[in-house]
Amino acid sequence: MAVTGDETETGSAGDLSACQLRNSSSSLPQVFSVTSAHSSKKPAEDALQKRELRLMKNREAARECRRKKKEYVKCLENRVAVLENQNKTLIEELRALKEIYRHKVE
DNA sequence: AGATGGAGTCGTCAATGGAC
DNA sequence: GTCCATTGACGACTCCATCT
Repeated sequence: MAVTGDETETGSAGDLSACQLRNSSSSLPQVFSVTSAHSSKKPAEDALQKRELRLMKNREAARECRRKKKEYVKCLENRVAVLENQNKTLIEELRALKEIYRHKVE
């Protein structure tokens, strides 16, 4: 599993912004060198190539978008787990303190 | 073995916002 | 205004589990 370095939880209680999506520049394969400026192609061909380039970029962008979304969700899930643990711990601590207090009062 | 439904993934389109 | 990146929505497809 290749995690992208910015893994999530350190166990501290940060805020949810820890799970904000990060920008990471996507790397498109440089298949299409942007040449249409001075190309000697027919307009139709040129338009077709532009469309293909657009589709390719968008395909890549969609992949990246989904990857980031997954990462975000995973991060939120980690956060939930951490907070649930903290909650359990605090409840237990409270219970113990109540018990101590009860013994003192009696 | 085939039918069926749910979940996940992918490519595409269209809307939107920000940069220039 | 235009260009470009981002992302929600949609349809097509695949995989897997369950049912008959």
